[in-house]
Amino acid sequence: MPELPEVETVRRSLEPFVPGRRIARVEIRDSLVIKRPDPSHYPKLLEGQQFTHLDRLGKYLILHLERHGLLVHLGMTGQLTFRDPTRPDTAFLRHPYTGLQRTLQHPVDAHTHISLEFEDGTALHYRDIRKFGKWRLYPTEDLERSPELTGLGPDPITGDFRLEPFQARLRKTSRAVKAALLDQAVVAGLGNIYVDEALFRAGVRPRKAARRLTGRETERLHSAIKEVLLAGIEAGGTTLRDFVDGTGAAGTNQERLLVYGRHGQPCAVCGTPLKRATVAQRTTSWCAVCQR
DNA sequence: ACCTCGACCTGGGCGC
DNA sequence: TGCGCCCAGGTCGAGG
Repeated sequence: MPELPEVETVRRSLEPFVPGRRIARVEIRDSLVIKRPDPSHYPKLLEGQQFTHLDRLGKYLILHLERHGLLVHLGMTGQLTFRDPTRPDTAFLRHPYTGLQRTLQHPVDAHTHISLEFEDGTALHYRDIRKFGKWRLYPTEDLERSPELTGLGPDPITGDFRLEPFQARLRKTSRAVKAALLDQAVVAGLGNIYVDEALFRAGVRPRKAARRLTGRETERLHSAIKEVLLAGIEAGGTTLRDFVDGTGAAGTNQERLLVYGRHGQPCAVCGTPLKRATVAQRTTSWCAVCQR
C-alpha cells in the first residue's frame, strides 16, 4: 500500500482534522508497532499535547506536536484514520465487485492497535493488519537527526530532487536500476508499484544496471518518477486492498496503473503481453518492447 | 557493495 | 467446507 502518494494522501486528508487538537487519552491495545521510546511512556509523553502540523518525508508521516514529533511508517497495511463519533460509522466493508475496502470512519476493531483520543471525543485511530508499521516518538529537537530521516534521499515531491545528483548516484552502482530506485537513500518514497510504473514511462528495463543508463534514460526516469508520484497523489493513492486515507476513503490510482500487476495483459502502448519476473526480490512487471 | 534469504505478521485467493 | 500453499504495497539483519 503505502508508498509516497498514499502517505501524502493520508497527510492531506488528516490536515483539516488533526492540527489544533489536543490529546486527552492514549489507548494502546497492541504495542508491537511502537519502536521508541518504550510504549509504556506514550501516555505520559503524549497526553496534554496538541498537534501542530503534519509533514511527510518519503514514506514517513510526521505528526508534529508541541514538544515531540511522531514518526509513523505505515508498513504494508497501516491505516491512520480520524473518527468523529457524532457521525455514522461504516465499519470495514468489502465492496462486492471491486473488493475494495469501503470504510469512511470506523469504530475500533481487532486490528486497531492504537487510538489517540481528543478532548472533544474525536480520535485518531491506527489500524494495521500485518503490524509491519512503525511508530517512533522523538523530542522535536531530535527529530531531524533521527536515523530514519537522515537516511533518506531526496523527496521527489517536496524535496530537492535534482537530476545531477540522481544521475551521479545511479552511475556509482552496478545494481539493477529497480533495486537502486527501491533504495530509500537514493530517492525517498518509491515502492514496488511506482517503481514499475516509472520504469515503464521512462522506457527503461528494470534489470538494467543503474550505471549503464544513458543520460537520456536518466532524464526520462527523473521526470517519470515525479509524474507517477504526482498522478498517484491526484488519484488519492493506489488501493489494491487495504489502503484508505485519513477519512477512510479508498484511492483510485489502481485504475490507472499501466504495468504493475498487469503481467500477461497487453501493453497499453504497443499491445505486447507484459512480462513478469522477480527483480530485486520483488515481483516485477514490464514491457519487453517498450522498455529497453 | 551487493545479493539472497528469512524474519516480522495476517489474511485473501486458489487448487484440491 | 476445509486444508495447505502461495502471494502481498515494506524494511531489516545475517551470511555469502
